[in-house]
Amino acid sequence: MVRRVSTSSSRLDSVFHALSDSTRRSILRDVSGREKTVSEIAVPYQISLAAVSKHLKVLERAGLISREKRGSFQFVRTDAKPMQEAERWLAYYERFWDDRLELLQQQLSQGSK
Amino acid sequence: MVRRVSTSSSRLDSVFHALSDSTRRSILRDVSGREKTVSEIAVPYQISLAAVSKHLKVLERAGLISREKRGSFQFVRTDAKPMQEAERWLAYYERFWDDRLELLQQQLSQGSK
DNA sequence: CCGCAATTCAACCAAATGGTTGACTCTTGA
DNA sequence: TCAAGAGTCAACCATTTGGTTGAATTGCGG
Repeated sequence: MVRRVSTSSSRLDSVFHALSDSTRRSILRDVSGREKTVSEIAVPYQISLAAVSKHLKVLERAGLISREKRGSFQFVRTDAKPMQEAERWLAYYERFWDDRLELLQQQLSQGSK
Repeated sequence: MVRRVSTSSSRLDSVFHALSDSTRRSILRDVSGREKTVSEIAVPYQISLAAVSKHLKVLERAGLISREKRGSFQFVRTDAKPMQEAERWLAYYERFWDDRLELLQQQLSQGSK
């Protein structure tokens, strides 16, 4: 059932899944460079505070944000480390595919095996 | 358009969603550098051919693969362009967060507002 | 201590996901 | 011509997702 492709595959799962929602990417953008409380984060969106809280939980499980409770406020900020992991994954394959793409296209246009 | 990171949010949605499943990432790896037929792709996995077909449809909708029918076979290969878009998104924010992280940590350790 | 403000939790719901099986389409080789 | 092979489609199922509302929790300010 659970097929482990690489050590950190489940981490990548959660990172990419967290990034697959535009509201969550927008939230990441909002807290980039500046800490915000949950209520501040919620302002631009038409969804409930509970929904924002759920989005934050998804981002937190992926390790993309961390929270610090100061007083009755929850300050949220980004954490770049898992991002780096995902970025490396993408950059690696992107480069790889680019290289191979040229080769393949040459092969195809020449009709050679 | 220039330097716009969130050019097509729905495109990024589908790209990141496609990448959020380790079977699909594994499939992308499998067809990197070498075209494969659907049946060839299915070999390493314990799932049905129909399930593989669904995964391929997800990857195709995200623009990460393209298919070419030659004879009765469907040859699948990667397409790096949407990948680049996602990679740019990540790289942009990764760098941004790194910079800001240092600032924030300095601010916090100094107890300044 | 009381109550409000900030946030989370719980229960619920509709839609999407990832899987199955079986029928179907299309192509090819005998 | 027609059967086997390569894939897809359709229907179905369990689980997850993203949202809701309302109750619970926690931390000040008066």
